[in-house]
Amino acid sequence: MVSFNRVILAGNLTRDPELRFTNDGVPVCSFGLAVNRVRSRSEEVDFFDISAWRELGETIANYKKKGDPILVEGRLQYRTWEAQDGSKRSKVDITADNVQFLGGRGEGGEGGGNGASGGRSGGSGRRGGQREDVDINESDFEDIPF
Amino acid sequence: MVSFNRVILAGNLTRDPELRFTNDGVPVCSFGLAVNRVRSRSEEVDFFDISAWRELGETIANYKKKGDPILVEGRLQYRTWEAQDGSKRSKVDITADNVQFLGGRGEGGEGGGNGASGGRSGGSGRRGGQREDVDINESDFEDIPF
Amino acid sequence: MVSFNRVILAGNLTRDPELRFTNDGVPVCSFGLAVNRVRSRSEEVDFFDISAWRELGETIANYKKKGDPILVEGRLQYRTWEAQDGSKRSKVDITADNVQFLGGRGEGGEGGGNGASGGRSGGSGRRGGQREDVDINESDFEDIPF
Amino acid sequence: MVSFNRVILAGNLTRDPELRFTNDGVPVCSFGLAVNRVRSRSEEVDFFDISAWRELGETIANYKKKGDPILVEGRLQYRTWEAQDGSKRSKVDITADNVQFLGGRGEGGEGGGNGASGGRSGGSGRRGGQREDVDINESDFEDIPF
DNA sequence: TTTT
DNA sequence: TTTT
Repeated sequence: MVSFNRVILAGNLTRDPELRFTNDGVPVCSFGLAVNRVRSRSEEVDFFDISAWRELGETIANYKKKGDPILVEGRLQYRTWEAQDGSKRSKVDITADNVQFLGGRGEGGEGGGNGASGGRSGGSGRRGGQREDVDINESDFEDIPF
Repeated sequence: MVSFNRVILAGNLTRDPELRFTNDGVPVCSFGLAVNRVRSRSEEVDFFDISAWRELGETIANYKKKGDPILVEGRLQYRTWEAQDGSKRSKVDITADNVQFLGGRGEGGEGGGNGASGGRSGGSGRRGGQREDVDINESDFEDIPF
Repeated sequence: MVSFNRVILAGNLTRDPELRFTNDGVPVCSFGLAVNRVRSRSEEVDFFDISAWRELGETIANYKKKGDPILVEGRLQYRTWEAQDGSKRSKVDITADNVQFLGGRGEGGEGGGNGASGGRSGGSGRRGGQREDVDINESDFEDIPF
Repeated sequence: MVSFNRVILAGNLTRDPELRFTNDGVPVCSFGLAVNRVRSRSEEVDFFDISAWRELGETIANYKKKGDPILVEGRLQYRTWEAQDGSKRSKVDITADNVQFLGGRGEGGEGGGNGASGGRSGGSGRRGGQREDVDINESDFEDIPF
């Protein structure tokens, strides 16, 4: 039973990261990543959905915003759900294990480092993102489950 | 404009690889990969769609079959299409750059090595897979675009 | 300050894994890995030194032996020391974060899975390797520092 | 015979890249990479030697200099040679397959992209590096072979 | 739609 | 010092 699953992506956030919480209070940060294809003709950008949990997620939500460059190491996740019309749907997204802030636009990578740093769940001092301090409940997920 | 996209997966083929040809005669091999999650409770398998082009695709089609273990190195691909009902759909799959045959079930990895070897497009001597020797045309892709 | 360090190797153990303990009793497993070059003329094998700590190291020492195929995910480590003659020396080796047992030679990958499983430090039931149950002290490292 | 060898590193050049040529005129670019350890106490930087061939090597030599941040994808290479005193020596370094320029210090990643772009072997218009336009011969390698 |  |  062989098993290995590793992804490494670098690109730019397509939207401000969104921080939500499970019913148990565990933070989950979601964001989109645009990765430009190199040496490609046809379509030229790939878009992915990324989730980061706990401190790593909080750090991203606290320091990153739409457009920022980021390096993501994680694993591919296959998810299934039932659509509104009862049909089965599935998608592949990425769960981040580790993240590197790439200092774009003259920021020089400050605040960078990786998810181990930061992770304060208090809301002060942050520069971007979009945070919801109230817990979310299951019904929030009904239509757009991920 | 940072840009990096690398995936490495090991798992088992969920179906015999299927070899098709573009109108220009370029071989494309498609197969499914099941990757079991390690240290996981909830759902325990991730399923992915993989494409391999040219010699690499032919080698896989010639030597691999449903259930075989394989190591795939490639890149994530985001694809969009319009569903039957006119709605927009998208998916993420993998384009393989490189493959390692992992000798499972006592086969000892024979025929293994990597995609550079092999690639005969003649159909003799193969052990698995499911090959279509006629070219496919665009209409074949209408309903199941990838 | 960008920083990323990830290595993924698959090959065969060049010797039985050796399990030692730091003075604090932390297990460290060392082994050599031979990775055959694909598509290469000149020299055809690369040899690396790998270390695995704690449960991961114990699992390897308990289940793997010379010749066994293995997949190693880890990071490159640069180390320096002073040689017998006082000259400065350095080397690059790998610290494993994660390991997959690749079932070679008809073993079918049993006992496989990854380092999270296993890790019993008791010596019963093991099949290979070479274990030292006494703690090692600093002087053991004088000549062969890693 | 399983075989896989992949490394991904991000760090900063420790010296200006050096471009040399084999007797056959093939360009080889050598540079050092410093990768800071994250979450580490003891020693805090790893140092590696990287080689990049042909256009990729020329692009690096043409656009990068000491201190610049870079992402390197490649494979580990084990090399052996005989030291001055007749003793056997070996080292592990990296051969780059692909490189991403990480726009540090406000440069914003211009000139970036990857090795496919660029690669002019003419010496005009470059910004850094240190180029030798004369071929090197074997004797140059006698003492410091890599 | 799903592999060991 | 070296594995299949």
